[in-house]
Amino acid sequence: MPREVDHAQRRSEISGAVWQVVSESGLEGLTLRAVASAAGCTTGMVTHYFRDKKALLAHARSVMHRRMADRIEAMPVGAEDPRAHLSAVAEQALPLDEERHLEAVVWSSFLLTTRTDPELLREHSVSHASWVRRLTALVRAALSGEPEPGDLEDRVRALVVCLDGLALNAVTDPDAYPPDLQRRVLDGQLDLILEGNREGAVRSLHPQG
Amino acid sequence: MPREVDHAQRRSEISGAVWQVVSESGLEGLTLRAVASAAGCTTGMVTHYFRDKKALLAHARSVMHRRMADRIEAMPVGAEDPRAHLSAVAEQALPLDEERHLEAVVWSSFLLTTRTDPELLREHSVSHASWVRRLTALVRAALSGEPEPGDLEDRVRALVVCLDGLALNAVTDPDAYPPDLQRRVLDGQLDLILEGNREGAVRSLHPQG
DNA sequence: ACTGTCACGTAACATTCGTTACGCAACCTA
DNA sequence: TAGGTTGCGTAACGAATGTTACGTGACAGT
Repeated sequence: MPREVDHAQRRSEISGAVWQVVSESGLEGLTLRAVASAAGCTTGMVTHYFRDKKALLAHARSVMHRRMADRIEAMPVGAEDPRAHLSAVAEQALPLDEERHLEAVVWSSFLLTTRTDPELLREHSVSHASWVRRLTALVRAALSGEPEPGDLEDRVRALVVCLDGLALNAVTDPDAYPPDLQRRVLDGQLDLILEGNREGAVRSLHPQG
Repeated sequence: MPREVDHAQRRSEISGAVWQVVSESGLEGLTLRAVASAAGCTTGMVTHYFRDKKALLAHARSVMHRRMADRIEAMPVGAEDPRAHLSAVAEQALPLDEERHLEAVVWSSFLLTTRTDPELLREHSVSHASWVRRLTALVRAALSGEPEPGDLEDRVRALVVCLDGLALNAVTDPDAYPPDLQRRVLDGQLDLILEGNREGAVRSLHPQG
């Protein structure tokens, strides 16, 4: 076998180029030539590693999901304050730094294409349900010691849509939704959801914690 | 002047076709030929009423914004319960019926294109700020009688992103976010934001109010 | 050195798109 | 009835895109 190359790495590099193009030109500007240009190669190389455009997008999507999942799973679990843990995990879904902002852009771009593709919808559906389940467990843990509210499910949903809404707005208009605003809103939402679990919260005086 | 035709109406009809195409094929499937087909006419007629595709999209967008604004401005104001009024206005941003669902699909589709178009971003930015301001006034009114919390701005933001997140998820996966779930989450979010303003809230027993 | 395989660049291909030009029918005015 | 204007269908055009085919150099096995 002559001239062996690490296929996985090449594919990852090209997927990185996909992200870059989506980030600055949107999904509508995502062409094989643009990807090749961003990757500093030719379209021939792109087609050499991906059968067609659909496969290219699928790989870029899976890389995104893996990255997100890895970051969350890398969180230390258990020992610390349950509320801090919940907050830390939830924060992983927010575009608080450049890396996560890029991910959020890709996420939101792909999310809308999900609507018209039944296969992608199913994939999204189970992933979303899993995310809701994970947050439910964390919220329940953060509530331990208090009687479980009857509308816990709805509270978790409120948290989930809060995160999605924050991410969406931060992606659309980053200047209007800077990281500190995102953090404050999330923190406030957790206060509301946990309803005084953190007694005497003085968020308005120490927004950054 | 021979064969006079109501230009405004024709343009509205064609914009309706744009919505229809976006709804079932997404923005990527929005071609002049698809629009003409959905409108039951030819591409010649479309180009006769719109200089180019950009003008067509701009009109479809403006129709969407006008529809949303009209629905909100048509709300009766004042006499009733401030919280009910806030709830009613906020509900207008949710895809609770077929009409609003269609609007939400178009809204979310156009929203993402905003990111890569500075002109659209400015337009969105002022519109969004206006929306936040309106909700702020309503929340403040619903809070009257209680001391104004120091983090009122953040609470309004939490409401706004909750609405956006609900709409986004309902658009992406309608089955997972049916109207009654949306209503419950919004209602719960209002409870949290107004913090016991509706004393003895028994949402968990009477979710539908 | 010869051969085959892998990596990849080049380029042609058909398709699809937005756009533009052309043509005809309808209808008003004179 | 002749001419001009408007409404709109038809079709051609160039540009861009995804895909495919072909060619070439690099390297391993023999």
